[in-house]
Amino acid sequence: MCTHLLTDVEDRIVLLIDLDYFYAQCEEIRHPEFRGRPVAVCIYSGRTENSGAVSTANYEARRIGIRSGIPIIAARRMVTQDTVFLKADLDYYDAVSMRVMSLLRMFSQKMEQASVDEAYLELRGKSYEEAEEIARQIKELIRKSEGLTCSIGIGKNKLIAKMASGVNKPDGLTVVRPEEVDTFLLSKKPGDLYGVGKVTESKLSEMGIETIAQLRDAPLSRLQSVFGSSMGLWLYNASRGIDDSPVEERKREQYGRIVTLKENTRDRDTLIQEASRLVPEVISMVQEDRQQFRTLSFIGILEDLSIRTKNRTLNEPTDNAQDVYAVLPQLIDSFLSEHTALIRRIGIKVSNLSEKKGQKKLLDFS
DNA sequence: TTCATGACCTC
DNA sequence: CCTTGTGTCATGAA
Repeated sequence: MCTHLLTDVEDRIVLLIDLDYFYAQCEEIRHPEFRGRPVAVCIYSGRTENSGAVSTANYEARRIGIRSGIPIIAARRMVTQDTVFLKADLDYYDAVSMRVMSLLRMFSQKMEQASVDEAYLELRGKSYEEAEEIARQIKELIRKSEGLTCSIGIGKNKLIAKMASGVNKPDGLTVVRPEEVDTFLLSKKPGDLYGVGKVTESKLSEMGIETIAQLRDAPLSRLQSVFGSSMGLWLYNASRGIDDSPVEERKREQYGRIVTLKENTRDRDTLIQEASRLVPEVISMVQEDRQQFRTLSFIGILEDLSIRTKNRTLNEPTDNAQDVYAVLPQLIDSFLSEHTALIRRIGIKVSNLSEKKGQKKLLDFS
């Protein structure tokens, strides 16, 4: 049963606004001299000179094979003379993002920021023509105020809006009206469904499902027995263009930070020292948001890149670093006793959040 | 409820 | 050969 059908699904229109090649576009704005040249924004791990990955590439860079996620060293082999490699400046991109998001809020009270460069807007009581006009205004406003281009998808739900936004990139605007959903989806492959990744796609392929039409032919019961009840139902619905998930601002449920170690190790003192450096960064984010947490996790990424975790849930919520420093060595010790491989990256994460009562509030009759 | 793992996301 | 970083959701076991 659907739990959130308080709304008339028929009359909503969803827009997905996606800022194009966001990090790289931000860099083009403060460095206009880079426009027209391949730009790769990178996250350096600090292991060796060129270790790390490309975070975002502009279209010129993509044209020569430099894409998100590839190792910097691999990208270096593809360069043309005018290619630019930049270190990601996340604070700067965050600041730009926040300004854009506040612009978007002017167009609807119902908004969901999906990531640093994406947001859903829900419109009600509007035609698709009117929605398209609003999308044009949004594009113009973002271009005028920040100099950024974006791609917008419009559809009857988040799934369709998101997939529509990908059709005309960059600087695109794509409307998929309800009567066009079937044609639109049938022109796609299962792997194009937002939420179907490599693993699911190849599992489907093994089942002989290579098209959306074939996915529709699969009985719900079969999908659920293979993919689990939730994912199975989701696939069943998504292949039909059905997605009831609401557009709503969601609260953060965890705060974490991960780093790559200078070299693979399982030396206890090194791990404690490196993990401890992350504590203040995570704690300050938590405190800024006036949150408390009960669960602390130590994350280790082993040399084979597999991810392992150790958690501890406290009896009482806390927001202070001392409690973390007290538990961290225990988590690390049990981690080391359970895993024998060398560790490549480590992180910490806090979750099980609750709001900390603000002292400013003198009266609370809730 | 807690813990551990895995899939997915996208820059 | 090389593979950053952050967060959400789901599942299965204890």
